[in-house]
Amino acid sequence: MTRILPMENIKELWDKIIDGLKTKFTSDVVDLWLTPIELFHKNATEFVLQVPNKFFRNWVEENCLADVKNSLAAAYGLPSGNDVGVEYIELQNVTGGEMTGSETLNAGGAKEPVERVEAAVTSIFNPKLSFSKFIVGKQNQFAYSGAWAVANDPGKQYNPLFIWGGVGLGKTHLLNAIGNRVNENFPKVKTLYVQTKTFINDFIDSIRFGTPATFRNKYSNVECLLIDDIQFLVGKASCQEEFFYTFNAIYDSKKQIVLTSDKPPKDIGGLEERLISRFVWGLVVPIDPPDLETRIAILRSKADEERVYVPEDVILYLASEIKTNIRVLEGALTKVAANAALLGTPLTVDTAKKILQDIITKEKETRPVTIERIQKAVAEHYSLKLSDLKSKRRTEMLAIPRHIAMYLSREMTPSSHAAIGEEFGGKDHSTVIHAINKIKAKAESDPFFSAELNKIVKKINYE
DNA sequence: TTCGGTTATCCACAAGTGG
DNA sequence: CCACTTGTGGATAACCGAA
Repeated sequence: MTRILPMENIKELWDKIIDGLKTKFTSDVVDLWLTPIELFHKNATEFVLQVPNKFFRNWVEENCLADVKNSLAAAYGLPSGNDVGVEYIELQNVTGGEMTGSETLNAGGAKEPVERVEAAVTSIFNPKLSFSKFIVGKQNQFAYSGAWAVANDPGKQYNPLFIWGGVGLGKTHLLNAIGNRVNENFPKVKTLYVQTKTFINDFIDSIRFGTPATFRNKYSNVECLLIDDIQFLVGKASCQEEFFYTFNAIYDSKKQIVLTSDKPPKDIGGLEERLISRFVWGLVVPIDPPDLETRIAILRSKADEERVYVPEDVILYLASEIKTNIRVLEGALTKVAANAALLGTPLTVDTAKKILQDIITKEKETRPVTIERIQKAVAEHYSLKLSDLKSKRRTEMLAIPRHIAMYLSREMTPSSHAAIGEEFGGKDHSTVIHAINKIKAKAESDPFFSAELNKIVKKINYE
């Protein structure tokens, strides 16, 4: 019986195989076709290659399958490459039909199907947010793979899994996909999905009603905790303390934790060092905004799902106009399609243009102003670096813009003084108050300064 | 460079707020 | 009631201009 290699080793093995192939192909080719692929172990003589789509599979089969098999045979002491079996998982079905990935992978050697006893599941997940509905591109490939691995082997490989990226890029989708998958694979595992805000409220309630036991029972006994938007813990010391406790309880009992945030761990200011260091124990994966091809794929999939026909040029137009937020992208498609159906007019780029205008302006209006955006605008206005605003230096050149940014953060966002101070390199809340008073007084007495402030506000709102 | 005034910052503490 | 928020006064050291 050959032992299945642990994850790290099989990864290393794949890296080695890739290295070996660098003598045969240029490094560009290797980067393009081979690095996105992951190798899994099925059993003693069979392996699974997880490829982004069928093109990768074809390429491997045509160009280097024999080499891969030989290397695997050598690594596992088999007589020849012919003794090695290789299967594929295609993460994305590029022909546009239904996805196959999630059905085929039971390959990581995960588990036998468990009979469905009454599942002690605490969260119900949105069935629409499954892995098969998640469009994989190279910007979210790592996040997808990480989530996939976790969902099939919770608590083992990547713990905690930390997914970060901007708004509307699919973090919540992945959390739900993990939840769905875990519920499906391991019905007995207690999974819990919570927003960080819910966690905070629960904690405060538990203090108010004097029921810490109930609180800890809810959280510490979870076997797969999926917690969304962890950045909301910033500036809430006792909540962090409690989360630290919860985290350790779950982690120590080898249960899975998955976190999401809008920033990578090290950039979340105002979070205790010990929390951050724990977040990076496992796997930290980014989700970047999708590129054009991926956006097109997303729109096609959405059109399929909604069973509407959308002409290629309209899809291309939408995909090239809306770049950063997948939710908005899908919303635009739905709206355009619904509008055309309602009016009985054909779906054209022109009608799409008209409707999109609406969405874009609305998006701008409703887009919340963040401290970060204010900082960026102020920094740009005074030709400073973002780090200058957060530094400890106090020269007038830095201090005044810093005060302005603090003042505007107070005016334009609902943040508390403490939270603002945190965003400026961990300043004290009274420092923020001081800054606000300073700027207020100056703005009242100096109309030129006041005009300058208005200019900056415009800049913030415009961008 | 040094020196004294200014002030950005942190800290301790108190009072207010909300669920 | 407790955590969070806001506000106040004081200490300190970084800054700044003048000598």
